[in-house]
Amino acid sequence: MPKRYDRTASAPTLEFMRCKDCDMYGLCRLASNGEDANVTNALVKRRFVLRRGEYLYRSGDSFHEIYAVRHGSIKTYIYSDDGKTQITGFHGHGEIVGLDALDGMRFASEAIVLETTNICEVSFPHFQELSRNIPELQNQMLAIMSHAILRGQQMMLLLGKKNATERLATYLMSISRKIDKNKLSLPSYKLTMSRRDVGNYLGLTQETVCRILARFQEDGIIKVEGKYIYFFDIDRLTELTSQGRTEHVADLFEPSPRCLT
Amino acid sequence: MPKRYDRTASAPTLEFMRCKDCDMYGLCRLASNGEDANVTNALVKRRFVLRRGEYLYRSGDSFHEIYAVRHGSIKTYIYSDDGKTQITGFHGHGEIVGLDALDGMRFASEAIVLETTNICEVSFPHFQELSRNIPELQNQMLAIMSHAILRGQQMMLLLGKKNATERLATYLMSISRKIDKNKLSLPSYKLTMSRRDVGNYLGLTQETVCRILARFQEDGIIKVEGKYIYFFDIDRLTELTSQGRTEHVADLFEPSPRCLT
DNA sequence: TCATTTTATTGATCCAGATCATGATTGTCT
DNA sequence: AGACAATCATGATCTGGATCAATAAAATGA
Repeated sequence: MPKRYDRTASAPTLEFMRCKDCDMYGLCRLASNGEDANVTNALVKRRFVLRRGEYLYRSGDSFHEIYAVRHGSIKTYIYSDDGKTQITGFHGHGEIVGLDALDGMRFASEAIVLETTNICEVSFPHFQELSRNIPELQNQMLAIMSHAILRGQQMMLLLGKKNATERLATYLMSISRKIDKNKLSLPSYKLTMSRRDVGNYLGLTQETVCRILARFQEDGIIKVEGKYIYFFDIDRLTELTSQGRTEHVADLFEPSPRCLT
Repeated sequence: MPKRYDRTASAPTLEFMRCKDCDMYGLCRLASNGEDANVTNALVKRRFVLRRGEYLYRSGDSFHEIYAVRHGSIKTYIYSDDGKTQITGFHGHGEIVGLDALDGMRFASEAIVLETTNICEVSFPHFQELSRNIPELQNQMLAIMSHAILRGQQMMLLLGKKNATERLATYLMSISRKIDKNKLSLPSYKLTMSRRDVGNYLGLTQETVCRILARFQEDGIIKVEGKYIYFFDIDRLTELTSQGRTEHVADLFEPSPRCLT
């Protein structure tokens, strides 16, 4: 049974507090004006906890806050007219969600929590107020939004041009990069989402996801143990993200060399 | 033979000057502070013309300006590691391009002109300067970028969950909506891009695009005459954008009714 | 603990759309 | 105008991944 979250929930006991890894760190630091952004925080006025299955926001909710995942994971998705669902992202430690609501001031997507998750909340009016005195804050925000646009473009490439193997490899590599970034000691990762959700995100079925994960394991690239993935051969995985076989070309008005200037 | 554009090119003879239809109009009006944004323009300091096959920007170019298409059309695209191309958008009258460069201050995509095209140029430093005195300018920009993120999400849905018919229908409907918005008298449209490019954009081959356009014509929904499309039955086209057949569900933790709050 | 539901896995079959192939148009250049 | 190249159209065939099916393994809950 789905529940709205209770914003008065008790304070989280945090295992991870590495604000420096967070995509919002730039904003937090600017807002706190050099003071320690880890403890006193001028930008983030509130943090709260959600449990598996609870919504962070729903489609149509009016927009007041931007969120960052402090610890845990969530998924975001949209609906088509006929009720089909497209997962638009999985978001873990340090990732920002809610940026799609700034146009129209209503959430177009939904965000649901995949495990017990700590959220940092930034009031948008408060952000605007701070921006007046700290112009650089605005630039940071534009950069963050631009980055989200780039992510969308990369997903278009994945969904439009890559085959099933390349899609899975690309997704696993993005996970691997997060592990590196967050300096988790073990090259392993717990998939908090189902195979079906991975498939939905990548434009595949759950069966195809299973089969390809099994094949990667056979080939000694990863080890799959239920929800856990162990990364064995990152180099081979990298190769698989794009095979350089089929050239899905567009009309470029130029058969010949690229740059003349 | 590809050429860089010559920014000293002669001034355009404009057929369309309806700034009010432009996505940048909100910015222009705010910047000009109530004065007629159509003639004197505080935000757009320069306009120029490009011809078919010329680049507006290329991947890796350093970012200084944002652009709006005043008249004409361009396409934007990115490359994968192995040289595959994904067209990320076709942009006509009133549409803004270049927003993906704000993260990293370099263009990640390329923009190439499909026909003789007038471009409005906004210097980003100039925009920043104006924003200091006009905070609302920043909100407008955030809304514009948020809208671009939404577009990306819709494309993920199209590429991840829609079949070929639905993709074409969706694309034709987006064209139809532009015609309405720009109040072009005839329900017709000139496709300035090739079938191959349409296919590339929609994750299909040129053959599939041809066949489905032919089928739409047989069914009396449109008429295809070379580069021109005539819209006959918008209602039927709308139905075809999503058929409501296959439910590509994600795991939602809830088989039952939606909202409890 | 065991019963029930959800999720994962693996095999067999099918089909939408890719690929291959061949002309017909259309556009461009001299 | 005529020649050449690019683009469009349409038929024949092939195939990657979907669909269907049937357990197995986990998670959930009483």
